[in-house]
Amino acid sequence: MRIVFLGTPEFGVTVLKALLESRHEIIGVITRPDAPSGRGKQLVAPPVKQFAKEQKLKVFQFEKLSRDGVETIQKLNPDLMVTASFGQIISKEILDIPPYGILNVHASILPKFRGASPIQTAIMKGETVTGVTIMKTELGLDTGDIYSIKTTPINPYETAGELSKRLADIGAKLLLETIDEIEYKGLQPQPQSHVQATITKKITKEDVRIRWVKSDNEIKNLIYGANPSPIAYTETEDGTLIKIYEAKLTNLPNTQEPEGTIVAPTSNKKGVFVQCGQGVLQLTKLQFAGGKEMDGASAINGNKLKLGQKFVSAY
RNA sequence: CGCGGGGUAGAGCAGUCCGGAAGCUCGUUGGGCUCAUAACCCAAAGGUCGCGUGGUUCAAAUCCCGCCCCCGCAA
Repeated sequence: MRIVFLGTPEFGVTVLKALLESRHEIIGVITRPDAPSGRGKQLVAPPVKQFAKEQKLKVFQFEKLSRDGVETIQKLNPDLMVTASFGQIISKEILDIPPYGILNVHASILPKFRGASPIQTAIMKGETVTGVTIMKTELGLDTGDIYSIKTTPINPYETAGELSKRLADIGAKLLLETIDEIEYKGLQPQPQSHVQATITKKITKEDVRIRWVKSDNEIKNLIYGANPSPIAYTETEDGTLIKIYEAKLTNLPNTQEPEGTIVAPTSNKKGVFVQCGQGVLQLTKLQFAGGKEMDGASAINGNKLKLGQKFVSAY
C-alpha cells in the first residue's frame, strides 16, 4: 500500500523503519517542526525527520497539520496513513482522505493508559504487564476502535527508555501483521470500553520530584518510569538538586530516622541508602548539577553526600 | 549572542580568590591478621594538574590570552 507516515520521536522511527523495510511504499513523512532545544537554543530536527531525510523520503513539517496540511495529503493521495506518537490532533477532514483510514500505534493496552505518557505511567504505577495497541485514529484521544493488541511483561528494573524501545519493536511488527489482516482478511476493529478508560497526562517536573514519604517500591517505580526523561530528582536541605537515574530495593529494616535521611547500611559497604516512608532504598546512579552520572559510593567518597544528611521530603 | 557549573592518579573530590614541594575518600597490586571476609592493619604502584609545547614571573594546578570537551537550568 501507499502509506503516509506521521510521527515525531524515536518511537516513531522504529515503526517507520519497519514500514520502510516492508512491501509497502512510504510516499511521505509528516512530522512536527524543528524546535529550539538544548544549550544555546539551537534548532533541532525531530528524530523521525532526521531518519526520513537519511532515507531520502519526502518530509513535511506543519505547525498545525489540520490547518496547513490538508492539501498536501490530498495530493499525496495515500491508501493508508499511520501515526506513531505524532503529537498533534488530526481533523475529520484528514481522517477521511485515505480509503483505509488512519492506524495508530499506541504503547499501552487500550483502553488503559490513553494519552501522552502510557509507557512512563505504566512503570510508575507498578504495572507488571503492558503492551501495544493498533487502533483506528479518531477525533478523540486514543478512543478509536481496536484492531489488535500484543502484551509484554514489564521487568522490575526496566527503564521507560528500555521499555519504549521494546514496545516500538513489538508495535512495528504488530502493525505490519495488522495491515496484512485488514487488507487480505478484512479484519474489522472492535470498539473500546470507554467506561474502563484511563488517561495519562504528560509527565511534569513536579511529578518526578521524589516524595520520600512514599514506599521504597513506589519511589523505585517513579525513578525507572522517569528514566531517561525527565529523570526523577530530589534536593538537599541547602537546595542542591540531585537527579536519580537508578536505585535498588534493599530489604534492609526500617531505621528510626525520618524519611529522606541517608542511613548506614548493615554492611560496611559504601553507598547512598535512604530511609523511605516504608523500606530503605539504595540510590545507585545519581547526578549533581554540572557533573556526570555517578554511582552512590562515588558520591560518598567525594563528600557530595554524607551519612545522616537529609533530602527534602515534605512538599 | 538565553542563564550557569566543571575538566587535578582508574572513580568521586579538595587545593585556584591571597602564585612557592601533588593531597583526601575509595579502587588497584603486594603483604599481614583471621575459621573467614566486601571488615581491620602495613606497604606499593599510579598524575605532561583538558590543550596551546602560548603569555607574565626567579617560580604557575593557581594570574592573563586563545582553543577543545563535559554537564545543570531554561526552552
